[in-house]
Amino acid sequence: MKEPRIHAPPVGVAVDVAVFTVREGRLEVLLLRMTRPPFEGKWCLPGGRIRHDETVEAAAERELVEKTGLSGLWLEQLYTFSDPARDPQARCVSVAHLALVPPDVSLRTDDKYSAIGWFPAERPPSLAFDHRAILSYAVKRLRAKLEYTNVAYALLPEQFTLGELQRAYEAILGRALDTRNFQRKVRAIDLVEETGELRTGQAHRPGRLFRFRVRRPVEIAVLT
Amino acid sequence: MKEPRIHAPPVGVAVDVAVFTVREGRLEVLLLRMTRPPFEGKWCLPGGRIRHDETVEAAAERELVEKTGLSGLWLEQLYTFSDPARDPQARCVSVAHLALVPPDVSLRTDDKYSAIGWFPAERPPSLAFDHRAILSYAVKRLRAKLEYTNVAYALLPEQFTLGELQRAYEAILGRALDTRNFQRKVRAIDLVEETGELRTGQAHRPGRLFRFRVRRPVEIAVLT
DNA sequence: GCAAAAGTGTTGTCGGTACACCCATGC
DNA sequence: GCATGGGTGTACCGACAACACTTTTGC
Repeated sequence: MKEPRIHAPPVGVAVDVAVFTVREGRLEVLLLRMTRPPFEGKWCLPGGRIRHDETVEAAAERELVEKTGLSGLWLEQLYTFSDPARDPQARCVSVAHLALVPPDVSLRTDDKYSAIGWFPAERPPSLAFDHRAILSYAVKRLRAKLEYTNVAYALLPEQFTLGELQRAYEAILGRALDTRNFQRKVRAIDLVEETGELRTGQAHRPGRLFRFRVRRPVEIAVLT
Repeated sequence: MKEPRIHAPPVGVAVDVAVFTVREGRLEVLLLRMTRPPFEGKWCLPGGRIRHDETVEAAAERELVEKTGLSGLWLEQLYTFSDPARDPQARCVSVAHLALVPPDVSLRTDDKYSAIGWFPAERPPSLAFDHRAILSYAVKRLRAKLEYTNVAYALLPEQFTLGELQRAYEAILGRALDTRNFQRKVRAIDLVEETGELRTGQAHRPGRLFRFRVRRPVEIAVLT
C-alpha cells in the first residue's frame, strides 16, 4: 500500500521525434546512427532529455535543432512510452513526437553525429530502444491525421501541382487515389488556391501551381 | 548548445486520471479534495508518482485502487502535460489518462482522503494544478471516441435499455439525438444484442434489455 | 383511460465512387 | 506526331436526416 522504496532513483523524462518527409513518392523518416553501446551501430530517432524550464514540445524542437539543424517545422506530441525495460541503461520514459518537413530542407551533417539520413518509414533499418514501436505508432497517427486535417501543407513545398499533392497522399496512405475525385474534393473544400503560375521544365503538359490556403493546423474533411 | 546545468535536479513523472461516469443524464468526473498547501481545499484528479517497475498506465490503475478503490475499469493514456509551472512545488510532468466506469460502482471513502465525489464534468469546482485543462482535454477526447468506438460499454451497466444508451450518448455529446435513427444505427452495426429480459418496475411501457456484443475497445462507426 | 416511454418505416437529399475522354506540352 | 501527365463531367448507389404514429405498461 505504501511506497516500497522511499528514496528510489528518479525516473527520467526524454523526448523522441519521428520526422517525416515525402520524397520520390515515398514516406521517409529521419534517423541518426548511434555511436555508443549498448546500441552501437543501430539507428534511432532524434531525441534527448528534457530540461527544467521547457515543455516536452519545446524539448523536442530544441533537440531537433541541436542534432539535425531542422527548425520551425510542424510538430505535435504523440504518445508517452514507458515500458520499464525500454532503455536498458536508465529508467526513462519517452514522450514521442511527430514532426513533418517539406522535401527540400537540408540537414546539418557536419558535427559529432556519425551519420544522419532519410529511410523508408515502412521498412526502416534495425532501430534502438523501442523506436520501432514509436515509428509504427507515428505512421499510423500520420495516416489518420491526413484524413481529417490539412497537415499535408507541412510536407509539401510552398507551391505544388495537384499531381504532386496527390502523390504525397498516396505515399502516406499507401494506396492509389482516383485523380478526378481527388481533385474535385480538394477544390471543393477550399484546401488550396491557384497561384497563377505553371510548373514548366518537365516534359508533357505543365500543371498549374497551387498553395495551401491556410498553413496552420486545421480540421478539414478529406478522403475516406 | 551544451546543457547549461550538468547536475540539475531531476524532472519527475506523475500520472493523473480523469474518471468519468454518466448518472442521471449527466456526465460526471471523480474528484478528490486536497488537504495540503498550496492547493488546500481545492479539488483534483486522482493521481501520483510512477514507480520504477511499472508503465504509466499501470501507475494510473494502481493510484486509482489506492485512492478510490476502483479497479478493472477501462483506461487509456491521453496526453502528457509538461508546463514547467504546472506544479509550483516540484518540476513534474503529468501523463494524463482517461478512465470510464459504470454508474453503479461504489467508492471507498473511509481512509485518509478527506473527501471524494462525483462532479459535473462540464462545470467542475475550482481545480488544483492544471487539472482544469486536463479535464477539458479528457472530455473532448471522450466525445471523439464515442463517435467511432464502442467505449460506451464501459459507462453502462451490464444490461440496459436502448433509451438508457441513448441518454448516455446525449449526456456526453451534449445534444439530442433522434430516437428512430439512433436505434436503427445501433442495431445495424451489431453494437448490442437483446438479453430477452425487460426493464420492469418503472411506470410506463417496459423496455427490452440489451448488452454490448463485445466488451473490449473496438472501432465501430456510429453517429455523425 | 391517460400519461409516458417504447418501438417501428418511408422518403428525399447529399456525398462518394466509379468511370472515359480531351488537352497541352516536350521531345 | 506521339507519349505523357494535366484536367474535366456524369451516373449510380448507399448512407444519413427528417419526420408521425401505434403500442404497452403503471397508476
